[in-house]
Amino acid sequence: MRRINPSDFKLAKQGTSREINRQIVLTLIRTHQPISRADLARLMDTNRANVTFIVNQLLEENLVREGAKGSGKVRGRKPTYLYVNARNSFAIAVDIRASQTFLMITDSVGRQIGKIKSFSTESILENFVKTLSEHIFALIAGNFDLSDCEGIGIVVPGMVDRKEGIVLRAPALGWLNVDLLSPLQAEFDGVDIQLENSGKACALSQIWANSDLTSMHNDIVFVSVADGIGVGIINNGELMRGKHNTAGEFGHVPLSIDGPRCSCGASGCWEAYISNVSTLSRYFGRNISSREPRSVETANFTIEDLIAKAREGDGKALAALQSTARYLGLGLASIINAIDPHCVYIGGEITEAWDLIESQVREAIKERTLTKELGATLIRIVPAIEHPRLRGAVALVTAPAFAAPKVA
Amino acid sequence: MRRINPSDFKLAKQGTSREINRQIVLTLIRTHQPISRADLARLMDTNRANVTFIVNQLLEENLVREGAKGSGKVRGRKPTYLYVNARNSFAIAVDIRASQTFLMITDSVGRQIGKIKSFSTESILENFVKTLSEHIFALIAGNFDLSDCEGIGIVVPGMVDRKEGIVLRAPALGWLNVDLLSPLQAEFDGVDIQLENSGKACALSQIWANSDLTSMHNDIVFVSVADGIGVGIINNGELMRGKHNTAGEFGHVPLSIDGPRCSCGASGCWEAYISNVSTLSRYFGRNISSREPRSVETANFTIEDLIAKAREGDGKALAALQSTARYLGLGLASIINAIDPHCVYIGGEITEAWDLIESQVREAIKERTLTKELGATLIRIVPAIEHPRLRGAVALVTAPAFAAPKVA
DNA sequence: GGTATTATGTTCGAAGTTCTAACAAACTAC
DNA sequence: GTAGTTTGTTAGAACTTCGAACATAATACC
Repeated sequence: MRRINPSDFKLAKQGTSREINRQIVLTLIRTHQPISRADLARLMDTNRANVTFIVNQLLEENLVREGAKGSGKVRGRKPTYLYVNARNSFAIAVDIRASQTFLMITDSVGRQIGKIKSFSTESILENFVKTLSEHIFALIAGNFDLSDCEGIGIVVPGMVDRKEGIVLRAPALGWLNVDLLSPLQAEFDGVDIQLENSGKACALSQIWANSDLTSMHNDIVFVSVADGIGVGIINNGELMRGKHNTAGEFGHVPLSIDGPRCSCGASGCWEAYISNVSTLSRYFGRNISSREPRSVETANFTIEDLIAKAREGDGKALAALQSTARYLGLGLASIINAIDPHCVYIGGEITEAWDLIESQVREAIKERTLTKELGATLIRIVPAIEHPRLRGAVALVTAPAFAAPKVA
Repeated sequence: MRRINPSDFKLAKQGTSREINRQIVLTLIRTHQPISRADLARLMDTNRANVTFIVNQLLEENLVREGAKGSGKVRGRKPTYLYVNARNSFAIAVDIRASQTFLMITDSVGRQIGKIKSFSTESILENFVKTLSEHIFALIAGNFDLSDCEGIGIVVPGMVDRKEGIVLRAPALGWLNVDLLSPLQAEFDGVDIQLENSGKACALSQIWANSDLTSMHNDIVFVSVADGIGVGIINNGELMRGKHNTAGEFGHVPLSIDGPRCSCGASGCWEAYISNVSTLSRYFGRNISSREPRSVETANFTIEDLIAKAREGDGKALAALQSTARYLGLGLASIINAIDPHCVYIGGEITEAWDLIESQVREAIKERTLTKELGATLIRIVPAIEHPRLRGAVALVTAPAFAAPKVA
C-alpha cells in the first residue's frame, strides 16, 4: 500500500506499459540467460506475441542478442536463446579509501574486464584528481574510446551530496565539503559521473552484482566494517537514501551513551566499539586514534596482522577480536530489530576472521533480538575478493538500465 | 533505481496504464478537492480528454461525485467541481490498549462518524471478542448495514502476524500467539479484517489521514511513547514492514547495553528509559515494573498525574520528565541517523508536556546527530485528540482504494 | 441585447500497447 | 515421409493515451 505523492507522481503515458514490460524482460533475460522467447512468455505469464514484440525492440537497441539454438532432446522447434548484450561500451569503477584508491573496468553489464589497479590516495584534491585521471586514461588507452564510456562510479568512505557531486564529510580522507565532481567533469567531459557512500554502494552490489541472481532478496542490509562503519539498507529493491542521502548511519547509534569517545564527537557509538582502530586499541590496551601519531610499535600494525596473531595463538589478539565480535553482534541486533531484513551482509577485513568470531557474533545477536525469528536472520560474509565496494560503484553506472521505471 | 524482483514482478497488462492514472486522479481529487477536470489536466500535465475519460469511469464506479459549479470572476465556462464520494459504506476502527479499547466509525473516505466509544480491555480472548462484537453491533445498529462495511481495522500494542491474523506478542495485554482473527471472522462473516501494530498504524495515519494533504511528506517516522515504544517507518510512501512485520522496533535499540533491565529481557533498551512506566519509576525512585503489584501509593498514579505535578511545581516530577526528555532525544537521534526522514512525529501522553521538555529533547537530538542538517530534522507532536492509532486503523481499511497499484 | 472572447468539457480519430488466434517454421518420433 | 510438437511471427481485435476540433457556458464589450 504505497501512497501516491500528490506533488511528485508520474503519469502513465502511451509508452509506459511497454517501458515496464521492457524492463521486466531485460531483468529476466539477465537473471535467467540463456532463455528463449517462449520461456520468457511462460515466466511472465503472457503470450509469445507480446514477448516477440518487446524482444524485437531490445534487439534493435542492441541491449539483447540472439545466441545459439537450444539443444535438448525434446520434440519441436529448437528455441533461440537470448542474452543481454555487452555492447562495446564500458564502465569505470573507483573505490577511494584512506590509503589506497582502486580502479576497475567493466563491460556495459558490469562484468570485470582486466585487472584491478590501485594507487595511493592523496588527500590534496588537485593531486588526487590528477593521479586518478592519469590512471583512468592509462587503463582505457588502446582498448577503449572515452566516448564509449557509460559512466564512472565513484565510491567514498563518507557522506556525499550526489546531486552536487560533493564529498560532504569523509574523515578517513580528511575531506570536508570537497567538490570532487567539477574537476573530474572537466577531465572527462560528457561522461556520467556518479558518487556514492561506500556502505550504500556495498548494499547495491548485493542486489545488482551478477552472482546468485535468482535467489537474491530485495530487502537486505549491508554492514561494512573498516575504519568507519558503513551501512546500506535496501528496502523493496531500492536503496534507502533519506532526505540528505545519509540514511543508514547505524555506526553512530550508541551501544552505551557513555562508552568510549567516537571520532564523530559523541561517545559510545557502535563504531567506537567495532571499527578496526577500536579493535587494535583494545589489543594495545590504549586509545590509538587515527588522528594522533602512532608509536613505532603500532604504526604499521593492521587488523590483518592482529588476525594473524590471533591465529598464531596470541590470546590477547583473539580476545580483542572476540570482544569486537560481541559488540558487532549487539549492534547487528539493533539493525535487525529496526529493519527486519531478509539477510544481513557483512564486509570488511574482520570477516577474514569469521571462523574465530562467528559464534560470539551470533550469540550477541540472539541476546538482543526481540524474537527467535529475528535472532535467526541470515548473516552472510562478503569476502574482500568479491570487491563489494567496486561492484557497488559499477552498479551506480550499469544498473539503471535494468531498474524498474518510476511509475505512479 | 529499484531492482525488479525476478521472482515477484507484475507485468503491465492492457488496463495497467488506466489503473495507474485512475489512482493518480483519485489521489489528486482527494488532496485537492474541490477540483475541476481542467485543473486536473493541468496538474497531471495531460489533456482534458484523458481526464474526462478517467473521471467518467470513477463517476460510474461512484468513487467520485460532481458538485456545484465553480464561481470565480473569470471569463469562460464555469468548471464543475469534483469530490471523492463517501458512499453509504463505512469502516470500523478498533484501538486495543492495555486498559481500554477504543472504537470509531468512519465513512468510506475515513472521516469520523459519531463519537468514539470505549470499553475496558479484557485479556481473556473469548470475553474480549464478545465485548468487542457487542459494541460494534451496537454502534452500527439502526445506522448501517453490516454488508456495507468496508472492513474493520484493528490496532494492537504488539507484534502481529497480519496474514494469519495472530497477535504474536503483546506484553501490555498479556497476549502471546493469540488468534484474534478467527473468532472475529466468525462474528463478522465476509467483512475484511485488518490487524496491525499500533506504532506502524500511527505512521500510516500521518500519510493517509485527511489533514494537510498536500504538504505531507512521503518519508517519515512515527514514534509512539506509551507503556512500550512503537515506531513506524514510512519509506517512499510505503510502510516498512520487514520480513516478519517487525521492522521498526527501535524501542529495543539500547542507549546503554548495561542500562536498566527492560521487559524484553535485555537491558538498557531505549524503552527502558522512556516508557511511561520508566518515567514513573524515575519519579518514585524505584523500579515499578508493570508485572509486579504496585503499592497503594503508586497504583493509580499515571503519567498524566506526573505531568500535572510537574506543572504544579513539583521539582522531582519535572526532573523525571526532563530526564525522560533527554533520553527520548538521544534515541530520536539514533533514528534520525539511521533513517534520515523528512519528519519525525511523536505521539503518546508525554507529548502533553511538550512545552516542559522540548528544549531537552532537541538538545539531545543535536548532541548525537551526525550533521547539522540531521540535527534540524523536523519534529512534530501529535496530540492524543487526533487519535493517531484509530486513524491508522481506519487507514488499514480505507487507504488501499487510493494507493498506487503494484507495478513492475 | 448582441457579438466577441475565453475557459470547460466532450467527441472523434490517430497512434501505441496488449492480447487472441491463426499460421509458418523447425525439429523429433515413428 | 508423415504426424506431432514446440517455437516464433503475423494479423487483427480491444483498450489507452493523445491531439485537434467541436460544443457548451460563462464574461466582456459595444
